[in-house]
Amino acid sequence: MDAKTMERYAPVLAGLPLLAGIPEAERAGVLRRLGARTQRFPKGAFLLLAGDEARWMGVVLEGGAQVLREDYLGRRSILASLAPGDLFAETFVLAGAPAMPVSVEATAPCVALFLDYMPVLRGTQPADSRLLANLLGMTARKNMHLNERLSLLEKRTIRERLQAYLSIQAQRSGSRRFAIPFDRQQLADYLSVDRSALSAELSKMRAEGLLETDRSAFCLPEAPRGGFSGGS
Amino acid sequence: MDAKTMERYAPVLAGLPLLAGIPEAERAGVLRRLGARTQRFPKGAFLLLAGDEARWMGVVLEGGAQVLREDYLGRRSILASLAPGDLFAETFVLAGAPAMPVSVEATAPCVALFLDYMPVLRGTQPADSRLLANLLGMTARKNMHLNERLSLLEKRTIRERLQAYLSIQAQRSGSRRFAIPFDRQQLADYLSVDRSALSAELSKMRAEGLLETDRSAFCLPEAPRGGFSGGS
DNA sequence: CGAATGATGTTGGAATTCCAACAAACGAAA
DNA sequence: TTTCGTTTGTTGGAATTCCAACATCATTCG
Repeated sequence: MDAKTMERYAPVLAGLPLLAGIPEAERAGVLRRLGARTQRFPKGAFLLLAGDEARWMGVVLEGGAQVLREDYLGRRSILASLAPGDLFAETFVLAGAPAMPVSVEATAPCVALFLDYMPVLRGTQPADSRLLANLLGMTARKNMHLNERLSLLEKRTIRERLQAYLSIQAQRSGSRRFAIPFDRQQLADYLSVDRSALSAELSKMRAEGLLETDRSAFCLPEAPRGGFSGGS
Repeated sequence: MDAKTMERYAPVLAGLPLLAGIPEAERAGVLRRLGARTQRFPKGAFLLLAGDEARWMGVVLEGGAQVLREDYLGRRSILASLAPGDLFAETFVLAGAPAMPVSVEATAPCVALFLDYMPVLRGTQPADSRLLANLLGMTARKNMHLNERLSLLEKRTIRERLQAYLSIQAQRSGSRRFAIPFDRQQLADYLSVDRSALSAELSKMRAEGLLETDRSAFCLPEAPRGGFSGGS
């Protein structure tokens, strides 16, 4: 990655969690060590193809792309959308997958930065352990989020998913009153249910005194039934 | 962790993915550097309490435990069961969580090993980058699994979940014929659906020629409809 | 202010799932 | 072989969700 390119994408690079804690002066050297190379793709081109060797992880520098998986008959499903600054394919590289199980396609003319994980793994440079720690933190946080959503989608009814979700948000905010970062449609997507059914369920729960809502603001009752704490 | 304890739990320690690639001779030193301490818990005791500082990760050496989360009213739900050799709480430590969001309770008299992540983070020793790489690989693999299951639970119908699951298994095995590692009840739990409804759906799909089954052996048709590949 | 737009709530019927109970097939042990 | 226990399949009704269409409310912008 040459100096001109680095300068051009300095804002994106500066914001990369991957490089957090690495002094700006060292970044060029670090990137060089990672075999960093940029590549430009026209819309519709593949930054990565399922079946490719799982060695290079990527960063979108410009434009946009989406991660997609094709089933064994070739039907596509989109797993994620990528914007500048987003890291992709890192999970498979870090997991030591034999091959990429997904493809990444440019949804707009786009520039991607590819990084080789191998040199970091050997860990001979001081910056390496910082990189490893950054990757580890990012992966672990993603892990927490995935786990959290999974615990919601395991529930079978809209009400259970809602109660679990709201309970977590209440705990996180430390109060019975809190705001969620979603509108109704986004919340429905997050809980993987129908929006109108979600609204209806919210109304029912409101009628039962299980919660109060005002747009994205929620309030849970101190105790939904007049019971004792710690009851069965 | 003293020599006697290390000897006693040698079989468990030898199998720890966390310590993979670290010569046996160095392990004692590594564990010492991690501030390793063992602790014995009677059944019902808490190895870890929600709200605790997220600093120590744990390994079950003996007995058993379960990870549980309490909602804001104190209702419990079990997130995982732990057997000897299992690592716990590492995600929250690695993610830098401000506090543990879960508790861990002994389901039987149990011995746990606690490790401090801080010294590894500083990464001043050669073994540290190996530990980081091991943790990274483990976390990334868990990530892949979580992602995979999440992609199934996002589907709204039993049939869609089944098709997505079977498609992945077919791809993984590289053949239209393959065996799954679950019986029907386990598969239903994995897909988070009712077992009998799952069986019924399998029957329907069998009748439609979408698959053949024999216990855990499955066979998908080369093309479910006589269409062309790459059709819309 | 009024219109347009978008978010949220409501409704009814179709489709799907759950649940419980039972039947059939299979495998292991007597 | 017979018996027992487990796994898998089947069924019907209750409960839930989906889906599409529409009503209501808030916000923005002309």
